[in-house]
Parts: sequence; C-alpha cells; structure tokens
Amino acid sequence: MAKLEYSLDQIDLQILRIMQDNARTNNADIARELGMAPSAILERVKKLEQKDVILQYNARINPAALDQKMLSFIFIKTQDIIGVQKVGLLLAEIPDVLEVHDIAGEDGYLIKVRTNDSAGLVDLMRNTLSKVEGIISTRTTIVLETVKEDNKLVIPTKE
Amino acid sequence: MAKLEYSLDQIDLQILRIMQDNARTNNADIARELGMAPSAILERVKKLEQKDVILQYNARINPAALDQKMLSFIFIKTQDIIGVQKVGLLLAEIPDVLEVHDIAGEDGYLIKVRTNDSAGLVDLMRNTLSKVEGIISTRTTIVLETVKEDNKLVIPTKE
DNA sequence: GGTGAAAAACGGGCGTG
DNA sequence: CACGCCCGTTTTTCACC
Repeated sequence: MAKLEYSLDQIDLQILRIMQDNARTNNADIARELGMAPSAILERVKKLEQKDVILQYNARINPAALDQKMLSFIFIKTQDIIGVQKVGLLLAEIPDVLEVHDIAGEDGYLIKVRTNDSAGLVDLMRNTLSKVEGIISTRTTIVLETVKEDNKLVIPTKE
Repeated sequence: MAKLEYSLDQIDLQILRIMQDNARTNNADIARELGMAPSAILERVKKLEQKDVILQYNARINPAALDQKMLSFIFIKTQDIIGVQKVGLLLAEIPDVLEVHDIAGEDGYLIKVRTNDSAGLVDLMRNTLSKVEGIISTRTTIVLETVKEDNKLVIPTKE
C-alpha cells in the first residue's frame, strides 16, 4: 500500500478535484482552468502519481452492460489471528470480490461481491468461498438497488 | 441511471479491459495492442461512452494523502416505504458518504463513509445523519484495514 | 518555444441485412 | 440502398523536452 503523507497545496487539491471527476482531462485543459502553464501542471501530475497520491486511473464501467446485476456484501467470520490477514489475502484474489475490508468486532472481514445473478452468488459461495481455509461462517446482505457508488473522496478547500 | 443492454463484441470487451486498468491509455496504444487503426478505436470508445457502458473516468486518490484514515460501513434502518428512496437520496447528498445501497431485509440502507478519524465519524453521525428524517436506527462497522478496493469488474472473455 | 505525436473530424471502401 | 464498421488522410491540438 501507499506510504506516507505528502504535502499538498491548493493547486494540487484543485488538480485532484478535476482528475477525480474526469481522469481523461488534458493537461492543457487543467492549465487553462487553473490559469497556469501546461508544463507546470504536467510536472505536478507526474509527482502526484509518483508519490502515490493518485493511485490509478480507472474507467468506471456500467455493471449492467456486463450483465452483472447482482451486488452483495458478505460478512465473513474467520479464525485469522488479529493482524494476520491470511484469509483476507485469499479473498482478495477472487475476481468477483471487488473489496475486502478487515473489520473490527468478531466478524473478521466485510467483502463486496458482484455476480451475474443470484445463481452466480450461490455458485461463488459454494464453489469458491467454501474452499477458502479459515472461514467459520458468513452472513450475506443483498443489495436491491444502488443509489450512489462513485467513491469520490471529499477534497478539502483549505488544509 | 443507465438504461439497457448494449451488445458488446470481443473488441469492445478488450477495450473495456484496458480502460478499466488504465483510463489514460492512448487511442494509439490501444490500437497497437489490438492491431487496429486509431480512428476505429476512437469511434468505439466514443460509442461506449455515449451508450453509458463507460460511466466515467476516475482518478483513484489515496485516502491517506487527504488524511481520510477512517472508513466505516453503516447500516441504516428507515421508515422508507419499499421502492421509495427518500432517505437514500438524502444520504447520497452527504459528501463523506461514498456509497448508498438499498438493501434487502429490514435494515434499509447500507452506506460507506470516509472520515478523517473517529471524531469525524462521530461528528457525521451527530450533526448530519441525525438530521436526516426517517432514520430509525444505525449500526456502524469500523474498517481496520482495507485489503482490496479496486472495484474492477470481471470482464468476460467470451459472451 | 519547438518538435514529434496524438486527438479529432471527414471521407471513402467494404461487407451485411 | 442503408447501415455499421474500419481504415486513410488532414488539421488541430497536445505532450514533452
């Protein structure tokens, strides 16, 4: 994972705000919007990438277009010793598992899973999750409809 | 939200695979990789955007860089009538709320929240959530550590 | 500011319904 | 014929040094 703090000034924050909204925005466009030279922006963006402030540029794809209609959250209770994420790492390798969080309390992990339909979910639990060593039990929450899922961070105006 | 199905061929899927991994990949690079002319790729990408297959291009920003160390999931029990997302829409307007899911069962909603620290979480619950009409109760799950959070969909090889 | 490269916009060819 | 898909070409714009 990413290391430490990196001091961001007001301009960096503005760049992040633009890039978070549209990762394909030109250097030139950013420069125009901020009233700076394109080269200066380029330099800053490269540094933000290099310092792991910008982790990646992703295209967010419509799950419906890929026929992935089903979204679920599964709480997973494990035998993992605290601080050792054996099960967590195994869960992270499963493609349909989009997120894996180590959570407080006895549950162990909370994972976010996308499948084609309910049959796909059953399939995942029967054929994949059941083969992961160290899982004691699971509790599944089905999502009926997603109201918001942009995962955009709040970028402060003043730091 | 996005409408309906759109027939994707093998080339579209390859483009999506590339774009999901790196949204800033050149048309020229994609063209080279797929052995096609850049203009053909451009045409397809535009169509994928227009058809809402590609929803957005996001820069994924390191939460630690913005000092957002705290991640939580909150189950929210509401008085919402089934199918009417009054509370859900209100929750979606809160900036720190990254995701809002209407879930099956009596809970109502599951939301994903990022705050600076535990004080920020308390603050959100006391000052913002408490002011949302229709919330009966909440149950909060704290994330100790995130193992995976790329939200990348599984793109099929054959459809 | 300059150079090489890529994006955007246009037209044309080709196969299919 | 009309349509969808792909390919050149040209012009404009951008990335990078």
